[in-house]
Amino acid sequence: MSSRRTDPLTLEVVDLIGTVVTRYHEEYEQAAAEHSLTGAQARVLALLAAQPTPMRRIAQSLRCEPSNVTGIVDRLEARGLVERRPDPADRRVKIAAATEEGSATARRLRDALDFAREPLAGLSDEERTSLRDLLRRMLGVTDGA
Amino acid sequence: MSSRRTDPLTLEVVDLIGTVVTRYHEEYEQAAAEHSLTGAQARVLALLAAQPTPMRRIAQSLRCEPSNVTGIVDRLEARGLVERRPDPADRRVKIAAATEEGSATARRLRDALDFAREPLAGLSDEERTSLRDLLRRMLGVTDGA
DNA sequence: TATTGTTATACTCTATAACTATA
DNA sequence: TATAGTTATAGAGTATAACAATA
Repeated sequence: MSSRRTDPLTLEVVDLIGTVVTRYHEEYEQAAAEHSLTGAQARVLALLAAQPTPMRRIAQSLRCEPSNVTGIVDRLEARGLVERRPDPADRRVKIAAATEEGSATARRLRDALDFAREPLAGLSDEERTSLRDLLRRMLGVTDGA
Repeated sequence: MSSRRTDPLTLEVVDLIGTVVTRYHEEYEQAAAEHSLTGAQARVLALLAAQPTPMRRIAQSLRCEPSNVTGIVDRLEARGLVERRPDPADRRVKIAAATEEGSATARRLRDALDFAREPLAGLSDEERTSLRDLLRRMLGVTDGA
């Protein structure tokens, strides 16, 4: 209920953040599409390239129902980018992992995204530090380490 | 190819922006769901509450094919949140507009979002000004006016 | 009994192509 | 002929519920 919510400065910052969000998403989807991947497929592939993951945990990471992951991994597996492995410790569990080709695709995807995020290069080190600190505070990040 | 792309500071800022994007989207979808709206429906409703809009221009705003807008507006219309009006100047055109109930829903939705974006309130005026200027530069906004 | 992954089902969003009514 | 909106179709993501295998 703070009156601050409607002051022009806050509104402009909110608007700018909205622009960042929109642009980020468009560039992500576009980069994925260039590899014939949907956004969801690209997210799962990136996750698996970082670390083989049980189906259940993929769903948690995506914040969706486990039943959806079956189809997404099916489609990645059909293209040879991902494979399902048994978990020796629990035979109910299937661990999805990126193949070598999948890892390579994930790497190219990440490079494309880094390039897409390049606008940061227009800021000096000091400005990037300021931006980092402001975003941290905005997000309530305590700097952990 | 700038070496800057991979320096730790830039990587952290990119990561923080990713967190902002994720959180923003989750909160938007959640706020929409609380009004039994999908994200796409909420975006269209917000657009129409601001201004009645021809179907074609809705598609441009959403960056999707015009054929998709038909269904989204159909569903909003079925719930009495939106109506189609003829354009007196061109009988091919249909102008979608929020009903009174639709406008009220859009207002509640926006209030919920403003609340969700409240983390900005933790920053002082000066900090918000810094954030605004940094985001503007990052986005290449020239401040127009 | 509880959990993991899957299947079956239904809904929404998405793009493409073909259609209609206007212009 | 070109344009606005729609319809038809198909693919993908999503949630829910029910199921088999395993714990």
